[in-house]
Amino acid sequence: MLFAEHGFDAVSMRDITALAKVNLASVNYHFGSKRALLAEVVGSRAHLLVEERLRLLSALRRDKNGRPKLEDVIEAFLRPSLEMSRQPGGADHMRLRARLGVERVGESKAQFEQIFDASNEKIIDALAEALPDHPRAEIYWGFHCLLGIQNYTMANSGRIQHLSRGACDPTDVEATLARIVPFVANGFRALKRKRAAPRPRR
Amino acid sequence: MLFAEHGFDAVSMRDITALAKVNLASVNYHFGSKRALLAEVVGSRAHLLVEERLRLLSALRRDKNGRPKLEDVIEAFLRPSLEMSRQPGGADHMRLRARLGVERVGESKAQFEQIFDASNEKIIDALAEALPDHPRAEIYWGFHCLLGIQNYTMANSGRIQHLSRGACDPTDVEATLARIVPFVANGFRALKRKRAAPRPRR
DNA sequence: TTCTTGTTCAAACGATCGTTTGAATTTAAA
DNA sequence: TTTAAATTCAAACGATCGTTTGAACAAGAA
Repeated sequence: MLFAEHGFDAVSMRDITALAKVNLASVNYHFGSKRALLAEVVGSRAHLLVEERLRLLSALRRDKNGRPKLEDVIEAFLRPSLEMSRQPGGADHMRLRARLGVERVGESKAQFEQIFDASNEKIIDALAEALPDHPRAEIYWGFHCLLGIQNYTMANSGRIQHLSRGACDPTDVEATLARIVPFVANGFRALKRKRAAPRPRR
Repeated sequence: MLFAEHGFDAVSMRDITALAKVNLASVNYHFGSKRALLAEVVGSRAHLLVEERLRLLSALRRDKNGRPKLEDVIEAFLRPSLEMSRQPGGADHMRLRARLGVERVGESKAQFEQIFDASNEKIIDALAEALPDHPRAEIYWGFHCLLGIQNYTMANSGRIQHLSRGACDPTDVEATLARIVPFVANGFRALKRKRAAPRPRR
């Protein structure tokens, strides 16, 4: 998909219509504008992804104290994102989301990001349950790191493939999950109870 | 800086010249093209950043086995990136890099990424020294995670500020380093010796 | 001082852009 | 079957784009 490859602004309606063999005016008739086309393209898949996340979340196993396992929470968050690459057009959707992910939240993006707000909060809640000794603020930091890893993985820029000469391939869903999940889980554990942590402020 | 805010293609030369109060034709005269202007803007700072990284790397303390401390290596990588926000225009540069970071490696980007190739390899070498029991392939995975976190942090999209209602601020350099460095270090340790790790392939 | 080189500038070029227009065609409803 | 609504289409609109042009000005060299 062209938006994913080149970014919204670099791709013209004529590029799109030529590739899709549809008429320029028809696209405008049906979607109203280029911007609305993007919202449709992105929004429909995002809703599906959120549903799958919430499904995995509600199916989490709990220990006798009612706590989910940290690794399971992280996987519930990541797996729907990564597995999207297995659907038709899914890899492109992921890359488009990665582009949007590094943009500043603004009017054009607010609608899109809101799709994830509620489910993100639920993931953070589950993380907090799995890490009862961690203050909420630390959970947010860990989540920031998790978002960064997810976003970069979805972008699939080719960077780490290049650096590792192919030894490391983020498009391999299972291999990627097998690395990121423990990485992030252990990362979260490093954040625990840092009440005495120095916080110099400039 | 407009490129950072809106992306290369969404920003016109007229936007730039209006903001900078320079003449449109003069910019073309001096830089040759819009694309070359971008390369100049990005490249000069990137070289400075690489130099600082290499300086920190060569100054790493070593234990009696000659090994650097993992946390120190990670900080040597991250600090120059994050501290750039303290320089004039630095925050914009970071955000522009984050945009470029999620783009596919291609002609327009190859020149830029090569600036980091050699220093990235040196960081990975230092990581491998700090983690002598880890196979190189696992180090690359960890580095992928580190790149993702760096890129997202530089993007400063406002996402985690929004989710955490301000409790988590990636523009606070010291607070961010104090979280990311231990997070990543512990994440790397979770990857150790996974020779028996299942690697199902689709 | 004159000549050469470098720089700035307003205007223009040729191209592309998202969107609109109105006719023609297709589909749905009565 | 006729009418109404929906859809498609080629052409065009008004705007913007990166780049170029050539004159004017400034700076450097002889």
